[in-house]
Amino acid sequence: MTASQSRLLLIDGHSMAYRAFFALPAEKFATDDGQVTNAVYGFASMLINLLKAEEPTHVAVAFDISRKSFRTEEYAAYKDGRGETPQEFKSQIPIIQELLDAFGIPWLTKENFEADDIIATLATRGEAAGFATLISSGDRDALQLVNEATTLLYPVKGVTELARYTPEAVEAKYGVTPDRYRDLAALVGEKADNLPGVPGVGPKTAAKWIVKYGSLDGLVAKADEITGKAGQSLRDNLDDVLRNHRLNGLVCDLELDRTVEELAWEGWSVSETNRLFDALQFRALGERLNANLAAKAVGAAAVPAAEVDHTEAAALVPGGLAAWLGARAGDIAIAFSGTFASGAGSFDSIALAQGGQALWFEPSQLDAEDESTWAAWLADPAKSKVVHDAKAFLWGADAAGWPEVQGIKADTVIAAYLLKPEQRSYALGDLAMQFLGRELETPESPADDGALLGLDAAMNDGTAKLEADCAAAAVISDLAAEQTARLADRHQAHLAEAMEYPLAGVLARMEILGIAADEGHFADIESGFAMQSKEATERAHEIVGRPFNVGSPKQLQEILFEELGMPKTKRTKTGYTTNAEALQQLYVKTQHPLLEQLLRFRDVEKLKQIVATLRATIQTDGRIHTTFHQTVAATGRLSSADPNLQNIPVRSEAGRNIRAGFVVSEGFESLMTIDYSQIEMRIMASLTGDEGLIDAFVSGEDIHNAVAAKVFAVAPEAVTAEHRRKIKAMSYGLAYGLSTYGLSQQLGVSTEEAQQLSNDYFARFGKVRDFLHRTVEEARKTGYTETIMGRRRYFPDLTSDNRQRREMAERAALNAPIQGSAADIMKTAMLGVDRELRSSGLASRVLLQVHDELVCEVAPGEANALETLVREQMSSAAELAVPLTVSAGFGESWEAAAH
DNA sequence: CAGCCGACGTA
DNA sequence: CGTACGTCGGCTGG
Repeated sequence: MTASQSRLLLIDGHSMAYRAFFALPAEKFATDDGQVTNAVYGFASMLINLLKAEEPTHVAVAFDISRKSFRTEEYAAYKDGRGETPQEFKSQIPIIQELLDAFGIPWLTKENFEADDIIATLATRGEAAGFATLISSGDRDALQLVNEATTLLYPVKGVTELARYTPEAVEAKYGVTPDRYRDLAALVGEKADNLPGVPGVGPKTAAKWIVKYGSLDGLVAKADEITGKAGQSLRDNLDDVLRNHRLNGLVCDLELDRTVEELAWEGWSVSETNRLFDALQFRALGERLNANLAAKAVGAAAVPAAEVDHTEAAALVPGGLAAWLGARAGDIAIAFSGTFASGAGSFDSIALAQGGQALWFEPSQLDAEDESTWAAWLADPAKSKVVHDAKAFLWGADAAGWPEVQGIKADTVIAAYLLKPEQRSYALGDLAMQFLGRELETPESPADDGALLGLDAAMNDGTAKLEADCAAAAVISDLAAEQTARLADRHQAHLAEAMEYPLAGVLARMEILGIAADEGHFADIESGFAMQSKEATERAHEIVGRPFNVGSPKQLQEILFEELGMPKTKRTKTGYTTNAEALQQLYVKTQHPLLEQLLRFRDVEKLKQIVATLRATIQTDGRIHTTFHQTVAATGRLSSADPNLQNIPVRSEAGRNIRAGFVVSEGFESLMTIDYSQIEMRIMASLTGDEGLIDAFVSGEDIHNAVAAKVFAVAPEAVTAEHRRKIKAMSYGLAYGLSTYGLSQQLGVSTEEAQQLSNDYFARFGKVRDFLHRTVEEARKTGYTETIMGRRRYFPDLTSDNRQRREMAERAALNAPIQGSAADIMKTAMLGVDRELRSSGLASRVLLQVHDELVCEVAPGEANALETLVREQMSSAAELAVPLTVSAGFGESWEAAAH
């Protein structure tokens, strides 16, 4: 090859993309909206490598159009036996073609032919025109094209490791020259193409024959002379061999849209690749493209590779904080380390960063001057701060005795949640990779190395910590900028800035406050539950005649279904269910006294556990400090953990007694609970615009009664309790995607009756059904649903081939805007309550949120004012077509405040 | 000791 | 074969 020789690169698009698809994990490569991009990424990665390493002057990529070709016409079973091509792969092909357009690389298809035929044609023409040709394909048929001018790059592992097949390499590997590879393949067969070869003849035998007889023709002519089993097998399968040979020959003279000369590669478009990589959320690739192929950039000047890790990290010189902060306007990113939990925390270190410069310090070491500078800066709302996990920072700030922090302009955890609400973890390193394509180094732990080095190691650790913290702060700064832009693109800036970021401050204060617990009460009821549990256990042991673990579903199954021979219940993964519903049904059937004891045990044991857990979480201040997770529930709801105070029992008498242990604290006169009435149904009425349902709410009567009257066409006062019960179940089930079957199970009626109820319901409230259908259809088209405040949730499974997954996604999709809008409304109300409480100077405070309920602590003499204020904020949190009705109650405990 | 499963509490 | 969560004990496999 001379320097001036033209080099032609030909790629089998399908085959290389398919390799990439299986080489890279699909779950790690998806955009916010659920488009899987692993094949695109792998393909692009391979392409950049090839362009860089081989420096082709001419490039083309060939694609199959479908599985049909002249080969399937001759042999219908050609390529049969391959599994269905996954939808997740198919959807990436058009994107790869867009990518090629952006790269300025022509791609070709040909009706009725395969990509390999296009490649064969171009390779042949290229050779004639004096090109040095490289073929990149994962299809072995391409081996027949190898010659002095044409080399095959065949993937060994993934798509980046390629073996180079020159004529010598082909011969070394297969024992025949490339021009005889077809003959060899015809004898051996090709499983991937469903072309069976000669049984008992492998590549070794086939190669031996071909070498001996010169070619397949030569071999066939002398077929009678071949001795042994293999020879007989060849004669028996000669037709297959000849068919294989016809099919595996590549077509070298197709009519194509382009000549080889027209495949000249001018370079990649900076603007187009930027746009595409942006849409695909590939950050690292753009930089790689810049770094590797800057000379071939077309259009705008290539942006230099992003300056990564060039942050100047410096330790604070005592007294220097004011100067550092004073020299900077605009957002300052804060990274912090320490220990944070349950509304409290302590800082080990803090790093501040802006514009490539970072400052590091240990808060405990600040001198008086810096301490006061720091406090003033934190309290100044005009000083913009950007953090990763604002709540933890606020806990620590409170515990450190710093003034209330103002001016938190962004939280990178919350932003990531709004952009990708399904994601499980929002660790900074992961976000850096996802949003910036950047590695965030973590300091090496002393255990990794240097543990034996003593003082030096300690010093190095100190430096490493400083650098890691500063790097983290720099990442937070860049991350926030990137996320802010993406949120703006989605019109979610308001959702983030006016709702979620400030809500973090409200939640932090609720967590810091906690709720007072009556330890004595908890202790009393726990021992009461423990006694009953013990009793039920003993009775159960007596009945069975031996001790066993009543709490073990596994042992229970053995006793119930094997020893006692009771009828089998619904299957679980590991056997048969012993849940309360099943035990109840078994009791109805068998009247066995054991079942009573089991049910009682379960009931009382659960309550005992709940109380024991609560007791264990009471802090030294006599209060329980839950953590409200703001970035967990995909619908936009909060969740509560450590302990979960959103699932404290309320339905049973004994359960409610637990609520009596959450009490008003000293200096306050009572607790107030205040909740929305049927908020989700009201949202449904409003979103659907169903006049019937809206009327029912506007009338102000009991809603289930009013709906029942319309469905059953009777006067409201003629609605029976049974009518009301059924309607209530149906109304609530609607927002969850309840099926007819599910409704019948729930109500204990036949599916026919459930179907009839459903028909009657929708005959009266037709717009509700229309809305639910429309929501799912819209989500199928756009890929996501939206709440009234613009919160999105993506549903990639809506187009899944798997029915169960698809239907599950459909139910979640119709529920998301309803549950999520309710969450939006409650969050709006909480912000309003917080704002008004401050401005009015009331001392009462919000302690808990339970989705549609707030629990507040009432300062002396503020009951009326507080109720009015909270009612006003809650009922005006959204403008719906129906009133947002709120009801409130007061009492010494959470239980007593019920209403 | 980590992680899964069944069970069950809430809206 | 109804959405969204968190937590427990039992059990399994390392």
